Amino acid sequence: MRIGEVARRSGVSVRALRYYEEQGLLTPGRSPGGHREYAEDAVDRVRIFQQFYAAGLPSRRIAELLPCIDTDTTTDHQWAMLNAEHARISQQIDQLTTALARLTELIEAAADRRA
Amino acid sequence: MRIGEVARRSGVSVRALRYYEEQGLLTPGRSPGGHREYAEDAVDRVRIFQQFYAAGLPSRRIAELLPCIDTDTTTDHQWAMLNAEHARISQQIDQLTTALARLTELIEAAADRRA
DNA sequence: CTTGATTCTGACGTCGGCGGTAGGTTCTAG
DNA sequence: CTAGAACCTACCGCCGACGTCAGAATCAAG
Repeated sequence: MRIGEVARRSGVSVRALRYYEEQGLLTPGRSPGGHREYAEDAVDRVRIFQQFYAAGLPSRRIAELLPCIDTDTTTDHQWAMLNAEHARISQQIDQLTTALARLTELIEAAADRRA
Repeated sequence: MRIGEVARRSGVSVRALRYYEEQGLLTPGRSPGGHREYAEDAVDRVRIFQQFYAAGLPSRRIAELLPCIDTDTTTDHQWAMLNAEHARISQQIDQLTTALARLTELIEAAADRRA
């Protein structure tokens, strides 16, 4: 599969795919002429990247996670990082929930005035 | 209250406070010599800003929200924005929850191997 | 009045995830 | 064989929330 199709099927830009490779997240093969050749599971991997990006993980962290996903190994460093990110995201959800509640208050107050 | 104390009590940097003013979020008075003079409620306001920043609202949005907080008025534009941000944050929480679940899977798998 | 801590105003630097452009090459359909 | 679509590398640009100087002015204490 070439880069354009991966982009369409995964919903990201061609530029983003090249960026992911630059960051060590994808390592597609190459055609004789130098064009990137992606395996089938590339699309799923990209979707996973998007999820992690949305959760605030930088490329470097995602790259560090890859061995845990691909091979079934986990170093001490990775173990610590997994737990740290878990805690960070949990906390982030709490903060968002608080902010959401505050927004809801504003919305309800405004709704009363509009009624 | 001067800027240093506001910074200490609210937990943000002096630079951040000046930045907030630049963005129209705070409008402290000035001493005869030009130093900023903050009212008591500035600390609370800054904490609110931090919450909204943590929720992904840019300064411009927060500035647009201020009239809803300070005075009890809401324009159509503000009403739409309030609801849009509410939806965005809800969606963001969903995404974080999904990512968190995926991380939890990785952690449990790793925990088994470590056991 | 002096000193040292605090504050002031610019203005440039940073980081991350791409967007966009330029100029050239490769692939594929007819 | 040729055209045009898709691809390549390399590089600069952008945004937002500050960090980080530099150099000058102000403030509170003794």
